[in-house]
Amino acid sequence: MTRKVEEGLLDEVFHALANTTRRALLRRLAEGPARVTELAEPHGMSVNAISKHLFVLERAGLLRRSRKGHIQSCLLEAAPMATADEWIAGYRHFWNGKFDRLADFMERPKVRKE
Amino acid sequence: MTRKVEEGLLDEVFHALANTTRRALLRRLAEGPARVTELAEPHGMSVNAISKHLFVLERAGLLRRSRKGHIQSCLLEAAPMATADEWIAGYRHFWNGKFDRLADFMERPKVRKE
DNA sequence: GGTGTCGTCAACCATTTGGTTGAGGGATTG
DNA sequence: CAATCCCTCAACCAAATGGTTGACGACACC
Repeated sequence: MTRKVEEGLLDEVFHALANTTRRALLRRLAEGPARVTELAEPHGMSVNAISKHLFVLERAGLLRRSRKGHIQSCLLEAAPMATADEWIAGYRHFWNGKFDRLADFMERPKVRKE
Repeated sequence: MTRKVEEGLLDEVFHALANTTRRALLRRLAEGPARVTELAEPHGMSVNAISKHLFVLERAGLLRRSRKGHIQSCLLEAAPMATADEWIAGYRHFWNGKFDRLADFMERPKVRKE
């Protein structure tokens, strides 16, 4: 149903998160809204490069830009992360000690027993 | 500290997850180990393409291959997802209704109050 | 030993990514 | 009006992605 859409969103969100600079931008935005030049400063990059990163975040729905004159205020929109979070949640039992289903696999005939 | 390493891992893990085919592979592997050709079947792709995807997953530490003769058994290694999960957890309060820290931000002197 | 199956390696290709520089548009301010 | 600041658009570039095909190596089986 919404599978197609969700998959697309997951692609965008995970891709947006798959970059150190973009994660740093999000961390900064978590402390409050900021302008583009302001966001660019800490990174040794051109404002232009940051603007592109912001576009990626925006495409994933993680960023909202509100223009006030020529000043651009960017603010965090964390909602799409919930989708990513839910996806990962489906695998949480694999690493948090409760290996219920994994234990089930262990009983299966192995391809290799080594 | 381990920041650099973690960032690199997060890059790899999020990137690995940022693809519908790869997520489908993980979902399949969550049901138990599988061979490469077996994994390739559902997707209308060459075994070669799947092999590449598996390499990406492997690079992120999400997959372990155990070779038994020429038969390759791939199995899920979910641990690195925990790192991704922890990262996202830092933003969970933004969407789950408890805006504790966000409320804190609200009190800060804003750059622009608009 | 020959044949077939499984999987990777290597080359190739189109597209995307992540960065640069330079030009320019739109507000604000002098 | 002119100058300046903020940001985007456009072109360009190197490298990575996501796919293909073809050849090959290693086992398994007859």
